[in-house]
Amino acid sequence: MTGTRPPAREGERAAAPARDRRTRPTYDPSSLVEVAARVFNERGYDATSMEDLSAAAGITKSSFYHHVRGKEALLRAALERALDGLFGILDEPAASTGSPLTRLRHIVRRQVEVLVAELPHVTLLLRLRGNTETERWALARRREFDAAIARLVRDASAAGELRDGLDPAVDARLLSGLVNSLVEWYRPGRIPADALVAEVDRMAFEGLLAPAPASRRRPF
Amino acid sequence: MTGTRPPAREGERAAAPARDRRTRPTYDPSSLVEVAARVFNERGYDATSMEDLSAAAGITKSSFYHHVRGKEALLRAALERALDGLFGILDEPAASTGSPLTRLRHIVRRQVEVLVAELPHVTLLLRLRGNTETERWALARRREFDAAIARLVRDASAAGELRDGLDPAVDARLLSGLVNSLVEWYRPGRIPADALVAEVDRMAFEGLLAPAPASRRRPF
DNA sequence: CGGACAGGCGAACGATCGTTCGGTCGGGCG
DNA sequence: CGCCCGACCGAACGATCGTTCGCCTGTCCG
Repeated sequence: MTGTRPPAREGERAAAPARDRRTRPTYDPSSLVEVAARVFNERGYDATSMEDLSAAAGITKSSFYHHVRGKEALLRAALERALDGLFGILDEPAASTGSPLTRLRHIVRRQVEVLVAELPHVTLLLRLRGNTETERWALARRREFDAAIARLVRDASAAGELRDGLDPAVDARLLSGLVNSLVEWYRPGRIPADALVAEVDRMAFEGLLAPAPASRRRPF
Repeated sequence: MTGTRPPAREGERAAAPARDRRTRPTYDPSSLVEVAARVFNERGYDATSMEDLSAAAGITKSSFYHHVRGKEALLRAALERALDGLFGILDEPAASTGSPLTRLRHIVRRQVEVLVAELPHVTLLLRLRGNTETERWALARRREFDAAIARLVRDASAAGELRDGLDPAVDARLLSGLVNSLVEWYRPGRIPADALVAEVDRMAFEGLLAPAPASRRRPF
């Protein structure tokens, strides 16, 4: 990284737990994973140095290694959290009961909720390039999840529950792409999660268009 | 990059123009930008070394510098190509004539076509993190483009051409996200571009659902 | 009171990064 | 023919990377 760093938002270092002499900060591993995931997303994994991470945690680089195995271990922990959240959806009863469309719609809505709840970790998962063994492992698991959704789209299409499409496989990709694109702009607090779920569901299954293109909604 | 490199697809180096002593390879700048964009997308910009790039071009690292100013200059050239393609859409006559919905729909369809035509360059644009001045410049231009689309969605919504939605701004984000997600999976040759355009348009504006939720499409 | 120990630090390690430099080679032109 | 110049290369530069090491300090427990 020869490039100039971004403005380095104010108080980034102070974001760590209050460094009071009295109370041991006692960095628990999961909170460091959270910090790491946030910085990874800001700069990108490869462009993030251990110096960046330790500074965000409020300690020096060498101190940071007392709590953490290494850079890749942090990445793996964050990715596991994201994948556990996503695969947890498939284990819910509503994911395997009812018509394919009912199940698909439930999974999509829950996927949005998990994305919002685990935003930094899922964001990390969706930006992997597969440069290390850890990344390739996570990408493989993610492909499994996408395949489950693609299977459901195919079944719903075969059951006539979806609009006649050119290719259910393409529809599945578009559906996953639509949901996953949330991580590029959604930030917690701006929009309630349930409103976001409703909006995504509506766009995916009903589209943006007003119902009656020629005549008005309530004719006469 | 401590991580092990991905399998390094066969014949990556041989992808360069035939290194015949007789005919000077005469690397023109634009073809090197193309090669660089491809490798940047495979490994990620920060994880890509100049060694990677020069090897993909079929020459050594030091030779590579005879044709190229540096790593960031390659990035900028690729991003300019992507941005020129996208902003070119807004200059087309059909982008500013007709109802907001008509214009929006034309732009979306053209955006898919540009994405397909300039896939590596647009992919690069959509993955920027803003670590260097060049990246921040490109991100700012990209935000301009997205804002133009958001404006059109708002106008179409105000004109009653879109389904009553909760928030046109959210719809605009979802629409852009749906279109941009193409770069994550689409590869040329698998699906004709016009079929892809039709599928994206249909999903965005009409949704996945079969027209009549309760009764069948052709009753009786 | 003292020893153990976890938390934190500065300095340094080998590796790799982007970039530069000096030099070789060979075909085209005067 | 002889010169020139663009293409190309090996070697090395300083910087930064992830990681390790030795040491200091304060706290808690016996």
